[in-house]
Amino acid sequence: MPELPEVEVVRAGLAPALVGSRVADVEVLDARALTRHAAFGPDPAGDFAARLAGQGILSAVRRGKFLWFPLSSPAGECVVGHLGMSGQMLLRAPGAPRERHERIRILVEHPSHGLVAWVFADQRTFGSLAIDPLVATGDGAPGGFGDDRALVASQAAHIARDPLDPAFDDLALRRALARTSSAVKRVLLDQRVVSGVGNIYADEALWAARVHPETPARALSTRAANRILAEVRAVLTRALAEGGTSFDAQYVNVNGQAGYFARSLQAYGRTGEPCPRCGRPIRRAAFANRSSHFCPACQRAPRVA
DNA sequence: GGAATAACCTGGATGC
DNA sequence: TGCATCCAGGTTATTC
Repeated sequence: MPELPEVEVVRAGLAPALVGSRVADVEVLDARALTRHAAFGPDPAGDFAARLAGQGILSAVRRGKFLWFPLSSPAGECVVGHLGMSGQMLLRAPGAPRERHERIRILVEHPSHGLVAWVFADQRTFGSLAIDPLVATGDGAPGGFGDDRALVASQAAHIARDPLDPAFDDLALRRALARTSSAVKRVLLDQRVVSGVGNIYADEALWAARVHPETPARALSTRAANRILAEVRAVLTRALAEGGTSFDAQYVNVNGQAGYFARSLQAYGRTGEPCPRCGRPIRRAAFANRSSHFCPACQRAPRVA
């Protein structure tokens, strides 16, 4: 499932082909891939294509799991996208066969690479694209990774910066942890507090920090909170270096290739296998409509009050 | 207002 | 073999 490392791999892969290019054609094959654009009237597909036609693409930017591509229009708009659970952004040759779950195909012309097909494919249709206005960031820092301007897609403006962003506010995270009795994992998954972290890397960071996912956030010491943040950064950095985590065909880079970090996971998806640290079996537990994976020995459950 | 939960969705795995 | 059910989980709307 695409989290920060996977989305960054996609952004970095798209940038050379898209930045500096101009949109030559837009095909919307499934309007469900435009749910984020649905506010633009009764024909979101037609509106999306019309607004995008002829636009230049200025940069490829990411904050957390959101991607956006500022356009040359004087209106200050961008194409904003979220991959959801199974979205893919692929680069293909013009006229290449349709991908199995292809939803949108945007043909761009790049001054060096010529015509390139930018394909949005998505099995579960939780992902979406939209034309979106750019708005000023609240702190004056660059809106995301890939663009120095203090602008952010409006649909991504409500989420916090991600932990790899130089402008990430460590103190704000510690304060957020200190003011809620919610489980620490729930806070890590709250994109308004810290963006880019999903179920996989939350489990991995908490395992590395030896903190049980159900620990009430406000019960954490400052030292433990700092350790969790350090481990979040470490696991995201390692995963990024290995091209992200691929369990199946749901996550691939822009060329359709899988990442390697699944081999480096210590807890996530390893139910029943020995903990790499102590040898006790990794346990899986239901958590907020999904699962947590942890070592019951290394990560002690919080005491019930 | 904060916190928890349901809904959205497809396809692979599993059980009968 | 075929059908039903479960599961994966990011975001957002709804409910408490």
